[in-house]
Amino acid sequence: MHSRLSTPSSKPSCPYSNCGRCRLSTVCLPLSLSLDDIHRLDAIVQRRPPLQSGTMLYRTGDPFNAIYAVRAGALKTWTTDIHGREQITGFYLPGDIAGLDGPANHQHSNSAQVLQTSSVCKLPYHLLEQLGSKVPGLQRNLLQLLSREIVHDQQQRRLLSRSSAQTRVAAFLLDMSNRHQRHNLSATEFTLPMSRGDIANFLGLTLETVSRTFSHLQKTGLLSTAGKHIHIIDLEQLSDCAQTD
Amino acid sequence: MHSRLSTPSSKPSCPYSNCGRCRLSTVCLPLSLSLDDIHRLDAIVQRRPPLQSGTMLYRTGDPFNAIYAVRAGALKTWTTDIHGREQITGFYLPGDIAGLDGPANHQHSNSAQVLQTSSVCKLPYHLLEQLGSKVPGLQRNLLQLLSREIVHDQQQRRLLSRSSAQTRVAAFLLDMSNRHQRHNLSATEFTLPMSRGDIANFLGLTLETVSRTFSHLQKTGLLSTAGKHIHIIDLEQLSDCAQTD
DNA sequence: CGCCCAGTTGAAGAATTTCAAACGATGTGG
DNA sequence: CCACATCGTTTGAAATTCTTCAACTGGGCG
Repeated sequence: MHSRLSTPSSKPSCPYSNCGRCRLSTVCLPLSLSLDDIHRLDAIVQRRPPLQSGTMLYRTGDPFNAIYAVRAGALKTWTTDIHGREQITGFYLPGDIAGLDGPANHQHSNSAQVLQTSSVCKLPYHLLEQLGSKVPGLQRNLLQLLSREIVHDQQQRRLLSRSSAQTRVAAFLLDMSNRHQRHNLSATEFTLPMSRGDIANFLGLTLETVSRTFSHLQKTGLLSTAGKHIHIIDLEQLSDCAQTD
Repeated sequence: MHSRLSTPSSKPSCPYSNCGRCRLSTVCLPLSLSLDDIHRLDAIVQRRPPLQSGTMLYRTGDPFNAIYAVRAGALKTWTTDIHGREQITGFYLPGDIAGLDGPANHQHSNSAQVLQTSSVCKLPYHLLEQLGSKVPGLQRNLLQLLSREIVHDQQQRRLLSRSSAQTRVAAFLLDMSNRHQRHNLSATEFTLPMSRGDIANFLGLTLETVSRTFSHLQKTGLLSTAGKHIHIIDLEQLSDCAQTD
């Protein structure tokens, strides 16, 4: 819609800041690299004009070329089964890196779509691999990144496996809260980038159940919602909810 | 209990065959490495006498030192929540590699236990990382390995998220079948290394529901079971089950 | 103004869990 | 050798939770 964010074809190397100056560098790939190494990483990062909601970053089956770091905005990723049903596998907020399913088979098993106007850094994977051989710290960060995704997926699996609708929704909201807090944003007040349907799909529930659960959490005074805007009133009790059952 | 884990100070390099001769080399880390590189990998692999059922490989919170490749037998891994409830995160058969949750935080988030008498190769992670810098193919395989774990976890999540008990059990059995077939073993007749309770926990169901589902699959003639021994009578129909709903 | 979409709410239905009992194989002690 | 306890598993019936189907609401936009 608005193209006010698109930059003219000026200096190509550094139109949207760089890794060294990015305030996400403490949670993203540059983590604990030397300034010198960050510059080398910087050189292979492709920064782009902001993408608008709905833009596809990649689709299931696409050849795998790059992973994507979110600078601002939000993405969702999903897989599609043989009947065409979609299963959302993750939401990616600033500092997160999407596309780590790619190296498995040299192609994406997920599709990735922009949920809100977003800035995304594209990291060509073969260059990352090459650089990783020369910069041990980067190699380590890459492996750590993948491993964290594994651990996160396992936590998610626990959630889907043995907990009630209320527990799932509470845990989901807490996860969102934590990820906002990570960027020095309010832990108790934020706007969800995804629809109720997306949340339901992600949590393995129906849209209606999610809606009812939101309502119930409001009635009991833990929460206050206005559409996608969330205000967590009692963070501690919500935290209890997320662990009960 | 048993301190059989300590290796005798005999020839340390090659007591139980080696990667080059291991028939799992086509699915394990050596995949598509040169003979020379396989030897270098070989040099850091610690092979051990078979471990008996119940042996713990590592526990949640243990410092992360190594990943473990299964040569023979089976492992299970699980996480424990703050209430002490366990959630099984995976079963590892020959050719699988456990412990990839470790790099995330330099400690294991899972515990790993031997389900049947098993042979396991211990791969010290810091040596793997070092070798990875020198052997690009190994680095690539490592990253691919982690990525595959991510994709597999995502498939698992789909299963837990939006499918009936019957679908979950059918998909579980098919997964087991495929993994047996991978090693040129029978796809239709095998012995499960884990209990019904373990299956239930893994699939996010109760023990009773799993048992009932097994019974139902038998009544409808897709399956024949005797305790842990499974005979898949109609693989195709079972495959349909795993995708229906 | 009225349509459309995302979200909410209600009531009936279906599936799984829970509680309970019983089974069969295995192992132990009298 | 048999009685008995134990463990993993199976089966039954009631209770609970979530889904399904359906109607309704309210804001945004042509």
